[in-house]
Amino acid sequence: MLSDRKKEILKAVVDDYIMTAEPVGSKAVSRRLSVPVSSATVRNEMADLENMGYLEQPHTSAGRVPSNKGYRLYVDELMERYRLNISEIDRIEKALSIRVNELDKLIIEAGRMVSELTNHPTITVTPSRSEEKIRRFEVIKVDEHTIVLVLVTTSDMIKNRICHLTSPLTDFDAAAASKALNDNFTGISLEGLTQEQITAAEFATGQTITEILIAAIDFAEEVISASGRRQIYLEGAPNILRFPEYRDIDRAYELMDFLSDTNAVGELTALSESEIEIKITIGEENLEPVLTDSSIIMTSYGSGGLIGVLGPTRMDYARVSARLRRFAEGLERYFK
Amino acid sequence: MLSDRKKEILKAVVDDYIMTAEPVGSKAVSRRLSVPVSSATVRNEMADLENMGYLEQPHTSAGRVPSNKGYRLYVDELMERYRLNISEIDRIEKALSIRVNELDKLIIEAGRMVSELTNHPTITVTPSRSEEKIRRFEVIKVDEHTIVLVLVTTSDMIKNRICHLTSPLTDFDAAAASKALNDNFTGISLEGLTQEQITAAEFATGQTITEILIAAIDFAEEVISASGRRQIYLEGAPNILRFPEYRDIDRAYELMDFLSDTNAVGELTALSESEIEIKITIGEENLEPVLTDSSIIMTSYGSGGLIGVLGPTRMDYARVSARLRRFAEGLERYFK
DNA sequence: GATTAGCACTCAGCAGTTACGAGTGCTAAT
DNA sequence: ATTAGCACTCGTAACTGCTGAGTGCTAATC
Repeated sequence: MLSDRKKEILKAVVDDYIMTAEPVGSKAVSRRLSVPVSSATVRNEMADLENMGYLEQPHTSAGRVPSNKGYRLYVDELMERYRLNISEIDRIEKALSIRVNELDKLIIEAGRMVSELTNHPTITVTPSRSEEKIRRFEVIKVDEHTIVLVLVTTSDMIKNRICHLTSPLTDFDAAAASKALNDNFTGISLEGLTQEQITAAEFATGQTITEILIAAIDFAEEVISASGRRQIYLEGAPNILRFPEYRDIDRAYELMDFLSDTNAVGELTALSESEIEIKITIGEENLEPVLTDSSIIMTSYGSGGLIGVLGPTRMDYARVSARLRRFAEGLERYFK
Repeated sequence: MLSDRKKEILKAVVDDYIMTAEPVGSKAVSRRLSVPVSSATVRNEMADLENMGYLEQPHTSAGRVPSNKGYRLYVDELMERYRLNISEIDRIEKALSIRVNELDKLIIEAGRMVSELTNHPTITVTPSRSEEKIRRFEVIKVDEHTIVLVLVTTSDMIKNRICHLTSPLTDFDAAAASKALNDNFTGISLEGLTQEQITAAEFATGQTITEILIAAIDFAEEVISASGRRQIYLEGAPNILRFPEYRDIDRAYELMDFLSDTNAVGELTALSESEIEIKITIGEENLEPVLTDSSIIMTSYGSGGLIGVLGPTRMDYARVSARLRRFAEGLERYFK
């Protein structure tokens, strides 16, 4: 267990380092402490903290830098909760006031806002829709050879597809197909819509309108797989170039390249359990090798949606997480 | 008018510089020429070319670098048409074999492919749909208080919106609303759908189902404005970090930041007339200040869609434009 | 008149040197 | 336990000189 003074010193080092990105010396720390203490004392304490693994020294004649273990303690215990000021709250509220209809567009927009709000690259993940059910499955006849399939789910997601038919279609057929689809699929969860059920439904109709049904089933399958696949978006990627830790182009490239591969990012976020308030992963806690000197602050919205920002381990955890939390709370309003 | 030898020298300089990114000296050029000539002669010629504005010297004791005027001439007259080899063609064909249903997703995917094919950031712009007409406008009753509006256009674009009604709805009402919508809007071009027509249509029905119609009109308006607004996507942005000209982080940041602002990029592409084969803008030809040392190679697909890549003025015009052209030709197949 | 060998000149880049200073660990005094 | 003092470390920045690629010019050659 760390003494209070050690904690205060650690906090001072992290706070300072977050601001300056320069190794922090004993003198600078001693100036910051609540009880006045000489730099020599601080030096001893800092040497201790280094032995305990909370601090690191880039080289002998430099100040100290927090280790990931140090950041972890800072985040868990030391960090002051950042209080948003009025202009920040204002900005967030303004950002939230925009209305977007499509879910995906909304999430993209949200990501953009967060990246602007925090000046960090932002990753957003749409909620997984696996527990949804089919509410309505309709055939619209556009002309003799063209139909539109419309699928509505219990949470108001709508998907559609246009199909060109080889044989001409009567209004009656269209209505019959609609009825068949609704009869067979309504109330079925997207996840539960197995291959067996699909083929069963297909044969159950025993009609000449099977062409429509086949198309409909194909369409339903696609919707299912798409709804299982959560969409992942990245916004504000250029922000990483503003951090001195990514002055090294090769590292910056590596990271950006990784981030723009949404599949890879997806695996990353897969593990984040939903319904978290704020989850911070620091350095190697992100198992992904390219992220070992980055941190991620992530929170959830809606049910199972994720929104998070990425930065160097030296990021301003308090401020960024405060802004992110506030934004996510506001976003929550959209989802009820 | 430039002598043939001057042209050959200019071409050699550009070719060499494109490969190496290093200023090209007279010796290197003389080695490349078809008729053997001493470096001294080349030196004289290069001094001429510099006076004429085709070449530039970063500093006295360095080789020469093409000016934008030099690139222009190179692109217009000197550049050899790059012949794609089999593996490249193969790669492009493979990329093109993927099927995507939604137009926007397709274009995003196309952008991703081109950025992978060329190793350049790629900008894609969806075709403008202003000349489209409404083909079908349907109301689907989901439950007593919920409808889905579905709008189908002549080029098979489908848009929908879910609406929650305050008053309960009968099947009969839904059918009547559908009819009213189809009667009034079918065949009307999206662009031509003016406010006047909209309100006229609204009153023409004189029904209690106005709630639906109001929602439908609002929806139609949104579709109109959205279809006028062409979507712009950026893929492969990290690629710019691979060019030595963007080793300077600040420049790289500036450029990336500009590129991720799709509105700004939109203004840029607005001027590109459609139905071009390949259009190359070099350096200051891009009026946008941040792009003064970048070039863009752009081509069109579909009707009015654009796809282009961005790079330093020192980009490999021949190879990149060959790949882009080939890809765009393949993409064309999707649009008929 | 065009070409070229030869030569003096320029200058970015690199390596080596030095000086500086921020920061350390240790010791001995308080 | 704290701290003043001090020798030590080492990255950084500034200066130096050197090297070599590349130039422009001149005078000889074709």
